[in-house]
Amino acid sequence: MHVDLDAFYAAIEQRDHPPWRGLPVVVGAAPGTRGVVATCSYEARRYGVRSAMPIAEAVRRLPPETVYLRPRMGDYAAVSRQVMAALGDISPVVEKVSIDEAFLDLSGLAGLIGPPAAIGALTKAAIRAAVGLSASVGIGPNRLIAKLASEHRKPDGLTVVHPEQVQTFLDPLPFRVLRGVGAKTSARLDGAGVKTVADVRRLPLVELRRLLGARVGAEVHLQARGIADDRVDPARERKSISKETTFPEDVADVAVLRDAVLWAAQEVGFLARQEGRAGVVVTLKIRLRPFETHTRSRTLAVPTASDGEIFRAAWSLFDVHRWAGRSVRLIGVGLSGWAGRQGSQPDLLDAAVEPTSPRSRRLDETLDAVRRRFGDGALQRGLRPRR
DNA sequence: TCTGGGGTCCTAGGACCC
DNA sequence: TCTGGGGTCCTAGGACCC
Repeated sequence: MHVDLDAFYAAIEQRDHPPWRGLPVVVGAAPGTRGVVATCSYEARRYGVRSAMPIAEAVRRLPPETVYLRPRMGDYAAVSRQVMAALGDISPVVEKVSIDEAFLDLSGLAGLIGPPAAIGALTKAAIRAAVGLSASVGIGPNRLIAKLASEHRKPDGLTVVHPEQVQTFLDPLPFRVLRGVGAKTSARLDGAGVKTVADVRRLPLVELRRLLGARVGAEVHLQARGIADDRVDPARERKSISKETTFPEDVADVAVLRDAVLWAAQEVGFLARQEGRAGVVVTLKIRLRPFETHTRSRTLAVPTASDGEIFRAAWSLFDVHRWAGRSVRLIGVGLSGWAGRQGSQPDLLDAAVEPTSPRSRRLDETLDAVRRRFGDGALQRGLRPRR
């Protein structure tokens, strides 16, 4: 089952501010700046406004009574936690995929609650009771079908697609709804005269792979037949932390860029420490005029969550020769490559001084990986890289 | 129209190792 | 003098998603 809160940010604002109900509400960048719409209410969508649309374009389309708001992420995250807690009462296996979306594994729940439609109705009622918001729910035999089912009727929808209905459900949909089919892939399929999922299904696999590449071609071929991953993993962890800013106006002053990198490094370090993570890969991202994006990354010998170390690594990646003096639109810093599985250096060292104690296979594999990467004596020496 | 910020996953070449 | 095969890591870029 896939659960998707309707116009999440805008719906929270309308819930909390009754005068805004019934009006177009846009949450995102301030009008007059270079930024985009994050979410807008259904009243605003009637004017063709969508997520990711430049705010200037939204202002052009929307009437004067429109309410423009900056996001209150802390509040939205709190509402998200309440929603996820309510979902946890429906199924023990919940995978949060974003602030306003989750997959639930319904295996074994029919006997406890009832048929899929009853589980879906109960879920919507539970969310409404917990936070006073509407959600669209889709139920299907795998993640793809559940997600497409939740998109099928919005807002406040509930769609159940049984296994034997999958192909009938899929065939008439525009191919663009398939996961991983974005602007580039769409353009190629358009060129081949493809319009619907049924059209995709009529193309031979070899042709799809020639058109889209081996990987994407194979993936689209399977999805068009309703074949997709059906696992729900509640333990998925984030793999990177990053912070970036787009300047109000392009910046060429290296001192200003350095300050921005320092700020981003501090934010990333703070979040990493808050989550108890330390990473070895530091990435500097830069976007130049006109919208030319580069990344540079560096792998450290020892995992870090230190603002200073993150900053020094990030700033050392600033390519003075290529970028100094050029107009910079955006700059940011990322941290990834967590140490081991649980990221716990003390565990590794404990294990190293007590080699005969029973250990999990997981930890053994981690230790082996550390030895392979850093050399046999690394655990004693303190993780200095091999030459 | 002129493009945010936070992410994930994939590809591909070169280094390096066995 | 010519020259392997496989595997993994590192790095940069790109497509895509919410």
